[in-house]
Amino acid sequence: MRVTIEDVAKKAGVSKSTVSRVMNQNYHHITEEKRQKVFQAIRELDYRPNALAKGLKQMKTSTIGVILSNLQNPFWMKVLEGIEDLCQEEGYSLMIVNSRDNLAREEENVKGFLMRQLDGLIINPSLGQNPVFQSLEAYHVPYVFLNRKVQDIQADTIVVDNIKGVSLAVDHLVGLERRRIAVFLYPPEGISPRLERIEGYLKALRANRIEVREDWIKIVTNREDCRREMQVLLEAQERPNAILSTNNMLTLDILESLKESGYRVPEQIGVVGYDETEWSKHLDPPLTTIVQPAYEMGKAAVKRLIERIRAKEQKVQLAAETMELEPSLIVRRSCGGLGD
Amino acid sequence: MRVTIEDVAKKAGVSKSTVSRVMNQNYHHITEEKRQKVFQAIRELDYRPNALAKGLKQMKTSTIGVILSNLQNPFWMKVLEGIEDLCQEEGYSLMIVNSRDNLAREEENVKGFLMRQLDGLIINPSLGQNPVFQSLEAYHVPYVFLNRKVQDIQADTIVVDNIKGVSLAVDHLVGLERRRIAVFLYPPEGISPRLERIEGYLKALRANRIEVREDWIKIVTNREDCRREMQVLLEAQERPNAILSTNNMLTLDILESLKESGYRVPEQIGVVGYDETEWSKHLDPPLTTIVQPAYEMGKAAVKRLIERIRAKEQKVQLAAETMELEPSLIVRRSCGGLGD
DNA sequence: TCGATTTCAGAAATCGTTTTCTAAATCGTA
DNA sequence: TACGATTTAGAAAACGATTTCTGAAATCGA
Repeated sequence: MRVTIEDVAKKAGVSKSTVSRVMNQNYHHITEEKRQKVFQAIRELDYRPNALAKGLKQMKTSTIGVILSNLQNPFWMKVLEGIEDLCQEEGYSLMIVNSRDNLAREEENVKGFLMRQLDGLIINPSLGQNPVFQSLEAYHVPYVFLNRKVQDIQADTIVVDNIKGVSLAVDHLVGLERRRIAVFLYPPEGISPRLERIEGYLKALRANRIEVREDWIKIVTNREDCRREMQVLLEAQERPNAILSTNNMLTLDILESLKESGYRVPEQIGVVGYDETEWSKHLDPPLTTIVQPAYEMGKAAVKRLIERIRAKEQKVQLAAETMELEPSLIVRRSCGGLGD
Repeated sequence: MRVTIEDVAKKAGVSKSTVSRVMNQNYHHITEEKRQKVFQAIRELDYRPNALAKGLKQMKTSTIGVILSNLQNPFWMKVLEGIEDLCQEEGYSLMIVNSRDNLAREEENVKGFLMRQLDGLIINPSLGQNPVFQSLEAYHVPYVFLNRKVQDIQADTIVVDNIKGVSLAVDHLVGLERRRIAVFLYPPEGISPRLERIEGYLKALRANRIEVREDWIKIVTNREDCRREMQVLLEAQERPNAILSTNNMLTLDILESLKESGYRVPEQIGVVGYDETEWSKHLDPPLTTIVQPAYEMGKAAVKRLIERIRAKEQKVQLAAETMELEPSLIVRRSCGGLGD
């Protein structure tokens, strides 16, 4: 039934040690004859070493854990692809879990990974902090934060320049003579990209000498909310001529709300989205959007994590680093102005 | 640094056995006094048992492996959510991997899971067969196939009734006097849902006494292909007045191709999609679509897998079963006819 | 009070690997 | 021929938990 190294050893007429050495290409002092016998036995029995036993002995599982805060969002699927590709290349397996922006679940996930002796963790934190992250330090397990910064913890963090992202969008709108820009966002709640995007909005307005209107900063939590706020916005005497969305899911709600109110995009109001998705170009009208290098983020996280794993193996200290990637803008028709 | 059961035992002044018994709430014959001491030590040392050691000894990892063929597709994210929810409830952890419709990767994934001694596997097979699936039987590891049927292997399989799905769509179109229905699909390549959807199309046409036109069955592999085939279709003398898509990604390409050709949906041509997504309702026009119970599929797979794991533990035989879930139709505006 | 039973808890074996230790066999050289 | 050095490969000790075995102490019944 379950084949162990002992079965192979018996079949090949050698000791367990010899089989192990052959398995791990530790051919140091092993005669060709025995080696062949072992190979033969392995093949005949379809032997696969038990990863638990191996990991237990070697104190190394060759597995990286990934905690994502929202698997539903296609943005993360692209990040994941980057993570997968580099891990595969480097011989690491992946264990992926979904915290769904829930602190308790996130804590469970971290603890589960610690117990499993994973070699390293990539975490997209659900909030700006979580007490369980302290354990990571205590356990000396290498880890990298992704996309969101965590307060009070000195750790490697891969992020995208959100200030820059938003300012690309604002500058684009201003260039099209759309200076009356409202912004929609989810409640910041200490989540760094949200905070930075609103900060970027304020900065970019200032840079363009546009006066900030508090009532054009709309914090919404769900579709209903979005719809309501949109009505308030559109029924005022002074209306914006552009809306900046700060999240790809939110963008869909914004477009729907506008459609319901009978507003035409981009003729009456322009819209800029955040994140490029499969469907961005299929929306009506095709969406101008700020794109974050998702795939590269995934790769960068793995790259840094592996550096850290190596450093730990070789007992060298590594200073915590924040790596900032560059966003860009894809111009389509949702802000008008372009001939396209 | 790394805290083991021995450290806890020492600190509490008891034996490893006692600590283990307390950890596993095996209070059978343990005095309150020692129990408290152990608890105290565990708390002070922030002890977490090593899952590898535990798994090795117990021959059980409390982990289920999931092999998905395409993580990019949002359909699978919903399936995954169902899987996650039930696993969480039942105390299983998840290990998720992405085979990307690649046989070699799929084989690697299966082998990796076997080595890790996972308690059970949920597999969305990339093709109709893969030799590595034989190993599953040999290793006596419980597993369930999801969404796609596998030939030559008697195994539990969770699917959706594709014949029914397509016929819902065809009947809907016929009800709106759209009897000239073309269908687009990816190359079947022995993948059961694709085969069944085309079969369902033929059946539904027959049931409605519509003659099948071979040149209205379009097999495409990518966006370019789709565009090309669409042109051929629209430049013919006899044109369809409805298009049935058999995949959610394909639907986007179809809509784009139609838009490019200047065709208006639904006035000139109706479109039915497959799978409900975040964006279906935001497309232009909002999409009428066949919806598969994704979340329920995930739950059903876990439910059956756990039955099988239990059966193995209790050494009872279980006959392979195919469970078929029911699709339904969401009617929006992409086929016209509705007042909405 | 004595032997039998029950209650408690530690010692030791086990899971399947890797790795260190040890020893036999072979070889080269004096 | 003898002896140390080098190959070669098995025996045994980890890794960190669980679980079986074992034995001492406490309790019970007569």
